[in-house]
Amino acid sequence: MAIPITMENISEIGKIVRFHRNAAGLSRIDLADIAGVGKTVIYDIEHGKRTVQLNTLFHLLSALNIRISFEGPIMHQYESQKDEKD
Amino acid sequence: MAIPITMENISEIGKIVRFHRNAAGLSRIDLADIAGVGKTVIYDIEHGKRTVQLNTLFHLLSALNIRISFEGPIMHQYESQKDEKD
DNA sequence: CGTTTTTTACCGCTATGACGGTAAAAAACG
DNA sequence: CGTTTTTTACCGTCATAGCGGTAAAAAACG
Repeated sequence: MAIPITMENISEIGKIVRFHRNAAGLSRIDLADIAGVGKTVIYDIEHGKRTVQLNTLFHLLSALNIRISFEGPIMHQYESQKDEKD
Repeated sequence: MAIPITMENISEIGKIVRFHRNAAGLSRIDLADIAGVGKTVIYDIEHGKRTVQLNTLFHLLSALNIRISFEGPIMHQYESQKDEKD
């Protein structure tokens, strides 16, 4: 089960965070402490903020055991190019 | 082909952006104009900046035809809960 | 290879994201 | 239900992300 996030539904991230936080039985302060971020930014994200910083979001998602991946038509070219040595 | 991004390899995003930009034959200014962001933030991202804002990154990824998705052990619970009406 | 054109690297400035503090609201008791 | 405890909502402040301008470097010519 992977949920695609597009430009239009960025605010879905907030719903995902809230759901996972509640499922884990955590208050915003709990999660903030675990993730090492401020409580305010969790409030902001859960309310659909689009301007969160990437590292902040990653701290949260990591604490909630959510993983991110990038996909695209030429991503395999990137991958194979990475392995090239010399 | 999906590339997982974790906290430790956030800077991989910069490499992905640069590869896609070059593959499209775009300068930073070209891409900046297309994506509707400043050229500086592209430079920053390609140099591994971890504090980019989410909407800025999404503008770039969208212009480069890269998609993002979230995964996790209880994501299906979230999905089915979303469909519940009444 | 000197000149022109394009691209990249880096600067200072300004708008704003992340923060802790606190009031308001909601939940959990006896 | 009145009281205590927990959670959420919303401020004011400060550090900094994103911006355009420009110098430095690289590429593309004749």
